[in-house]
Amino acid sequence: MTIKIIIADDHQLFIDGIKLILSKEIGVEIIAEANNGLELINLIEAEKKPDIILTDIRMPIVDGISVTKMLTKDFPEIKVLALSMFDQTADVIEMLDAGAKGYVTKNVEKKELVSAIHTLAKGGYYFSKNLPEEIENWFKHEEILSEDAYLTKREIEILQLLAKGRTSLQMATQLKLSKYTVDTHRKNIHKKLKIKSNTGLVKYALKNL
Amino acid sequence: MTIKIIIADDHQLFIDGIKLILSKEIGVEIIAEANNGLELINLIEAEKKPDIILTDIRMPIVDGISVTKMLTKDFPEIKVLALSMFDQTADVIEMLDAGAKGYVTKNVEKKELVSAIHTLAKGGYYFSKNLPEEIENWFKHEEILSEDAYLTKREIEILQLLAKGRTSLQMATQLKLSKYTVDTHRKNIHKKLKIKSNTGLVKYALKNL
DNA sequence: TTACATATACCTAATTATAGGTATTCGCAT
DNA sequence: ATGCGAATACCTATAATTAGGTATATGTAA
Repeated sequence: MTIKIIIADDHQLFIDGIKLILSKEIGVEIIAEANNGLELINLIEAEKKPDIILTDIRMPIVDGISVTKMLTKDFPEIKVLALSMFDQTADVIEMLDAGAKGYVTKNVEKKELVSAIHTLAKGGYYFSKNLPEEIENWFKHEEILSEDAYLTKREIEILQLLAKGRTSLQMATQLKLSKYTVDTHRKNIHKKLKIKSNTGLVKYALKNL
Repeated sequence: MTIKIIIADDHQLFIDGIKLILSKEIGVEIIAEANNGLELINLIEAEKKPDIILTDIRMPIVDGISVTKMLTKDFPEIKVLALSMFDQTADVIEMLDAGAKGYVTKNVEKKELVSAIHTLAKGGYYFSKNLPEEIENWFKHEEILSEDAYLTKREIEILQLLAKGRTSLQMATQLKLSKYTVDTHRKNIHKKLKIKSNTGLVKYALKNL
């Protein structure tokens, strides 16, 4: 079956380039295009349901991140493949958090783009080579989280206070708990995240909470 | 003297709004406008030197952050006032790091906008009320740095290892120093940065090294 | 050359974190 | 109702950090 695609980018030139690249490819079909996030939302709501959305991260009116958040909430069956410039690591991570299933840089070659599209269509993730370290870490972290390591409310609370520099005793006082209890939570966090030191926990908290 | 301003935003509607707001204000003059970062750069290089640039953070082609970095390097006398949506804390911090002298949210009222412009023109900083905590921290930190606190090579080395989770003893072994020496360096870092806890040092290191 | 910053090293004491246990209560779901 | 996760609490022991000192050698700038 043909994979239906919608492209969204505020540079028409780029859309045209992608269309040219994919026009000769069998098995994929571009069913619509949008020049900003709002147009993209309108397209989807107008029953133009694609299998995959290829979208720029930074777009006028509504950006790619906001659109992705909305789509993964309302239409989780549609996969989002983010397009990014080189130096937008922070944005890419936001896109991943928003629910994007992969990203490719804008200077992507035909072979890689087609490969990414097919991977996503099959339910997989795809990321451009030469991942910045931060994105690798994001991915590893997601794996850990999805496996077995998610923290309870109390544990998250403790971790947040920890990252603010509170000692066990201070946390205990603030939360009206025994220091022993706080320490138990800390030990459980250590086990779940496989992080042994306070230092590591602070870094984890800053990245993930 | 009249304060010369250039506005940059990819939403013409917003530019028009600001122009309307400032048109009746004496002492300020909008000398040009741009719809993206590239246009803004071209304007400046075409000798259209403003006192203040009012710019959106997210713009097509070249974003506000990149423009600000360039400007603070080549034209440090031009002050950048960033415009942000509500939920772009990360972007705002990037703008501040890039050299912006203040920011206001896009729903700013006339009185506040004019106040911000005058403050920047006089060489000050201006930040919208209801600052997210992170931005307050950024600001406090900049004050500390600009005052007196800079670290020696050895101290930076120690701080970096600390942020990697090394204990004093491990650092001592690695650097072929006595644990006592490492602890002395740590104490000096504490004093210089006015940070007492390991937790705080890790956060400092992640932000600044 | 005198003064100052840097880097080094040592001592002691108090506080905090790490790590190994065990155990009880509560609420929710099978 | 039984079992299980979550939250609570306690005990012990070791490791690490924090904080207060003092002190020496070295190179550099006033």
